Amino acid sequence: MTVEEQKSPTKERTRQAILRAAIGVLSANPGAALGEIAEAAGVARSTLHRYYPDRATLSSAVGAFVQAEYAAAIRRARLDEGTGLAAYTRLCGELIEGRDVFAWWVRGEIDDEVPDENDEDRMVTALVRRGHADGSIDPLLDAEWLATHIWCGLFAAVHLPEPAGRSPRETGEMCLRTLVKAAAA
Amino acid sequence: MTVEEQKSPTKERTRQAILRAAIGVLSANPGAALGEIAEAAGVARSTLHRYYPDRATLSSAVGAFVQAEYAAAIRRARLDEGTGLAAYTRLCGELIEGRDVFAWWVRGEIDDEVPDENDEDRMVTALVRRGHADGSIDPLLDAEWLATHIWCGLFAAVHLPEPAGRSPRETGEMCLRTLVKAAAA
DNA sequence: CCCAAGTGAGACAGACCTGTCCTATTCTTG
DNA sequence: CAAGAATAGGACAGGTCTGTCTCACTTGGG
Repeated sequence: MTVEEQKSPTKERTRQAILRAAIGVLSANPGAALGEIAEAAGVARSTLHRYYPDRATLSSAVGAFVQAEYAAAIRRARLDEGTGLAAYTRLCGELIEGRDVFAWWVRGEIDDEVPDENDEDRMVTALVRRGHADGSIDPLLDAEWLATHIWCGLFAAVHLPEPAGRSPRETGEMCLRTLVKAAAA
Repeated sequence: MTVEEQKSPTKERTRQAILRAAIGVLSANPGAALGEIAEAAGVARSTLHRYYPDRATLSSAVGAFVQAEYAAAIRRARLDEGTGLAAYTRLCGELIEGRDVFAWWVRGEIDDEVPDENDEDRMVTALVRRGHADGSIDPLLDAEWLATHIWCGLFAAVHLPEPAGRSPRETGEMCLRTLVKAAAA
C-alpha cells in the first residue's frame, strides 16, 4: 500500500517550497488565504491546488512534515546518551535550531487532529524520567510539563527576535539557557 | 473627552460576557466567526453587533481590556518592593493567575496594532535590570528576553492542562517554578 | 526539433462570513 | 401594571475565499 512514489526532483522541490511557505504564512496567520501561501511559495494558486487539492490536505501534509522533522531532531539529539539533563539540553538545542518549522505547533492551524501520545512524545517523557532518576532534572517538574515547556521557549524564540536588536543566534542561546536552567535540579 | 460613561449594570455585565467569550474563542481560533463568539457569550449575533459594530471594534476593545488587566496585575505585583527576582516572581504569579485573559497576547488576533513599548513593558524591563544590579537575576539573560519569556510560560500553562490529569492550580505552580528558576542568578 | 508534462492566469459557482436592518418578544424599571 | 429599553431571531446584500475547470504558454527530455 505505502508505495514510495517516484517523483521528479523538480516536483519534489516545488512540493517542499509550498510546505515551507505554508508553515511560514500559517504560523503567522492561521486563517491566511491559500492564495497568500501560493504567493509566498512563488507559485500560482492553481498549482498549489494541483499539489494539495484542498486546505485540509495541505494542512495535514504540513503536519506530517513537521512531525517528521520532529522525529529527525529527536534522532539527532541521541536521547539515550549521557544524563537526562544532557540529553534534554541536546533536544532543546535541536528544536531551537528548527524553530521556524516547529512554530507550526505553537501557532498553526488548530483543528487538524492532534496526534496525542505519539512515539516521539513518549521518548521525551521517558527521557525526563531518566533525568529524575539520575538526579539531573528537577523532580518537582513532571515529565509532561517539561515536554510541553520546550514549546514555550520556541514560541518566544520565534516571536521575540523581530523587535529586539539581536541576532537569531543570540536569541537561540538565551532560549536554550533559559530552558535548561529551568529543568535542572 | 474621556467622559466616564454611566452604564446600567446589566449592560455592563453583558459587555463583560462578550469580551470574555471573545478572548476565549479567539484565543483558541483567531479566525473564528462572530456568531461563534456570540454563542459562547450566550447572546444573539445582533446583540453582539449592537455592542461592537464590527470585528475591529471588538478586537480593539478586547485589546484594551487585556491591557487594563495587565496594568492591574503589575500594580498588584508591587514591582518596586524587594529584590528584582522577588518582584519578578510576584509578577509571574499574577500573570499566571490571569492566564486565561493573557492568552489573548499569545494566540489572539494578530493584526491589531501592537502597542509596542508601553509603560507596563518599560516597568518590567526596568525591574529586570534592577534584578541584574542587585545580583538576584541572571545577568546573561537580558531584560527584553525575560519580559518576553513570561508569555512562553503562560502559553504552556494555557495549553497543557487539558490533556494531562492535573489541576490548573498545580500547573500554575509548576509554571511559576519554571519561570523563576530560569530567571534566577 | 518536437512533444508531453507542467505551469500561470483567469473564469466561475458555491459556501461562508459580515454588517445592516426589521420585527416580535422578553425583560426592567418606574 | 404599563411604558420603554433591550434582546432574539431572521432576512438580506455585499464581500472574500474556496475548489474546479479551461486554455494558452513554457520547458526540458528524447
